[in-house]
Amino acid sequence: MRADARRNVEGIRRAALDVFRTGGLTTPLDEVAKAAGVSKGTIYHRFGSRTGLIDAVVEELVAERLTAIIEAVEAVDGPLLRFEEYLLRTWLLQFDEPAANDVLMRVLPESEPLTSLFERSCHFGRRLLYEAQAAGVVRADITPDDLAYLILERGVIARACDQQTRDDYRRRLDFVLRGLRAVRT
Amino acid sequence: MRADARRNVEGIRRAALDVFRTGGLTTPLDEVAKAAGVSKGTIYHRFGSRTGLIDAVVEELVAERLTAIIEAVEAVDGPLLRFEEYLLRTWLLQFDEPAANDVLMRVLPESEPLTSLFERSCHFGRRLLYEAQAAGVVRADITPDDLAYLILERGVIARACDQQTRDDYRRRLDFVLRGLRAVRT
DNA sequence: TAACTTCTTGACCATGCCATCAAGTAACGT
DNA sequence: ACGTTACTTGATGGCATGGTCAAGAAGTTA
Repeated sequence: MRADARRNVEGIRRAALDVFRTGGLTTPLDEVAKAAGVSKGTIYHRFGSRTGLIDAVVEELVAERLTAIIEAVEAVDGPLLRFEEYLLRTWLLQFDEPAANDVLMRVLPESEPLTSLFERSCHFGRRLLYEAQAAGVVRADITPDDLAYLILERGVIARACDQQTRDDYRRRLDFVLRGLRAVRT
Repeated sequence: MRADARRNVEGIRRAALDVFRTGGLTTPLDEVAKAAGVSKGTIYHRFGSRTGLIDAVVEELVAERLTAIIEAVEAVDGPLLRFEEYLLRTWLLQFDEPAANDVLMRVLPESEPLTSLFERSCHFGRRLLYEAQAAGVVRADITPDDLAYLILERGVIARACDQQTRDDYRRRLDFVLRGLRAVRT
């Protein structure tokens, strides 16, 4: 690999991290190209396809955030609070970071790195759901599929309703959480 | 107006009702044209613009459904059930009819007929919210804006998550409704 | 420095949509 | 039956995007 090629690959990676971070994984590649100071053709030549580029950066782009959530949530006491903290932090991440949202929404179902990241978060959440249900603190009729949908739904909303303030978005999350709790007997 | 023109206007209206009903108000006009057996140019000539066509059919397309909800809900007993029935029926309508969903999502904020329809449903819901809050049966911190968002959110979801079955969609609505109820003291 | 290979470029094609308009067609009145 | 006028057509331009490739630029090596 020639020196300029190596330089460009690195530049494109960095530009992609930057652009995808703020705009999500579906940002036009021309913007990445512009940010990297190369032409769109170079990106295709180096990474094969849009997916190729995403695969090359998504881990670095998102893994940290998901890990941070898992760690923070592990430290919370009590199955209900833990489950709710997981959802809350995930939902806020979806609002704050379009790229992470794209991962959680499975925007590219074919991509292996994306799937892997998604599964990591999903399995963790599923465990928390089971534990909370076993403790009788959340509704027993919530399925793992429902959990996935709760996250997918929020992703769709975060994407589409982007004029709402973070505070309003946050406040409304409480309504949803409240609806998942077990009914008092 | 010549006979063929009159015939075409009627044909286009009917085709639009048909096509918009199943595909929503953002369906490409070519499909309406094809269904009406005319060319796209004719639609523009007769209705001026896409919005013009929508304005000409949206009342007939959607008003009936919204009215049906209002009437059915008026007959329900109790402020909580009434409020929940309104949301439930509205949410299901959003799932079942893309065109009604487009109205409730304010897809064309400029269109007067659309706005009028939207307001009709919205005011009714707001009244139910007030009554339910006055009776202490739903959370007091829900604002009229929140109500609008609850509907907008569902619209976005109905659009984007179209592979889920109606039954699953319906079942998940219960979670949301539950979260809106007043906390028992 | 000159030949050779790698690399980059940006014009290009394709898709899908909205919207327009000159030119052709068909209804209507006499 | 014919001229007039209303009407329709579909080819056309515009825009935004994904993706490709021949030709030219630039680095590498002897």
